[in-house]
Amino acid sequence: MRGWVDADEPVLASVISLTRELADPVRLTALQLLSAEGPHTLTQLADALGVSAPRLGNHLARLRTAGLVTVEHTGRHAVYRVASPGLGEVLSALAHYAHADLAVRPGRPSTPDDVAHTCYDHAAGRLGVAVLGTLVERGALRPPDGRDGSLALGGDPAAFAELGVDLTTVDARRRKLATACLDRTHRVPHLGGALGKAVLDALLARDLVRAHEGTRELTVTPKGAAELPTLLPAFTTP
Amino acid sequence: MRGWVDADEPVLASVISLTRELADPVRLTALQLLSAEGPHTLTQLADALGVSAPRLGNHLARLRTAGLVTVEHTGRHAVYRVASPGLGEVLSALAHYAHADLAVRPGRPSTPDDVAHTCYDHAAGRLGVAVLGTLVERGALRPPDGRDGSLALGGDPAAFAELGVDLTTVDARRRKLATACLDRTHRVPHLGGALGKAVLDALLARDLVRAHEGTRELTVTPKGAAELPTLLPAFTTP
DNA sequence: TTCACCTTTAAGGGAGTCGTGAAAGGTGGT
DNA sequence: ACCACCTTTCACGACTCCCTTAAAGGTGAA
Repeated sequence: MRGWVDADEPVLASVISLTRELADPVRLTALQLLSAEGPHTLTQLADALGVSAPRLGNHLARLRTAGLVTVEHTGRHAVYRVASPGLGEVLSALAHYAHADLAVRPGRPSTPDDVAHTCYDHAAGRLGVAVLGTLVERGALRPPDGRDGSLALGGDPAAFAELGVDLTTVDARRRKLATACLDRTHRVPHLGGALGKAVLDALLARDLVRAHEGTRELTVTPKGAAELPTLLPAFTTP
Repeated sequence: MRGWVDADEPVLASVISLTRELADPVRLTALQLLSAEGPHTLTQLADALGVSAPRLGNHLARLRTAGLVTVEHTGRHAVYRVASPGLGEVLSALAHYAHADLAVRPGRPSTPDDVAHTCYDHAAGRLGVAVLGTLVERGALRPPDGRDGSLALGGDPAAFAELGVDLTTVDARRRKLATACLDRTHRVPHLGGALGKAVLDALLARDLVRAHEGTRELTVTPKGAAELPTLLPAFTTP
């Protein structure tokens, strides 16, 4: 009987290969962006990540041979996509563990605006992540799968009504209805697009959170502290 | 605004640290065993993995400084444990992705006895993994958390009855009632102990699977192929 | 105390990885 | 045809990681 540590075990070798690909800041962040926000061109990714094109290109070549991303050449652009939608679950499991670990370990405590802040006109931070998580959990939105930056509506829109959002009044003509937006601090997608704005407006109108002039920070009101945990089960305030 | 690739981002740094610790066969398998089957002594682990003690010790030292395992010295033994139960979800997410990836990629097809075989007196392979997965999903068993090798019963025993197991007749005096047993091929725990035997006996009695002399292989009968997918939603036959 | 055992640490060499810089295909527009 | 641009590859130096070997703490039993 072979031992447990055997490079010929297919599943073990596959997991090791996967973790080695994920164990680099550039590759990991590239995959997080592709998985959450959909396809990107090489230069789009390089600009977003803030790294040089050759540096990213080397990493993308690795990811391509590892089978984690696919590339499609159109003209002089190379469009990269995650090869499998299932990668999102791995990435969120890693981010979730890391986040819980940071809260426990005496490392760095979460920054103040970690709780909630605005990202353009929608909510980011733990609040924004909890919004998307709850809507997906409740079946109101389909989870991001890396095929597209826009999120599709799910079968059960009840969760929107509970958040105070009337879907019929959301104007989706001038911008996408719902987009996944990778949260910079949590490394997990939050809700953007017209729906993201509508949800934040509803939370502000019900005085659950409050915005402040000149800053992107959002503070949770006492009313919000009482109601948000039941409204957004994923929004736990440790 | 800092770029996305920034080693000062706490969550990014934490994920990278985690993936680097997981990106080694010895460390990964050690964590899988500790997470699924509970605490182990260093030599227990070294024997199970088939590696030398110093080799494992160096890796455990890394895992300790990374905060992934804890050690408790009792006498001349060092008992290692996973530091956080949440690690199991990361490990199963990785194994799940790797398994699905192997099925798609033209790598190696799953070995025949990958479907189902016996591990001592209980079922292993995809069948055994699906049994534990379904029982945990249904609330009949609590998921393994690395604190102990034995599994605790959950609140809803209905799933046992559906599998044809009468809990009152399971003899848990001579051995542990339920244990998590890391599946060698799938790298995910399956159900062992007296309950594992009882479930396999029930499946055999109902002629859903069939055992064969002289081999550990289990074959799914036509009746099993019809009923098992509804009985065990996780047991998909690709 | 002495011995056997378990555990941990450390040094050294070999292998692998990463970033930079330069340069080479290709494509579309002028 | 020429140029600007996007993409990809490659080589080199610096760095990290990993296994082996050896040896050093500590503990419990005789």
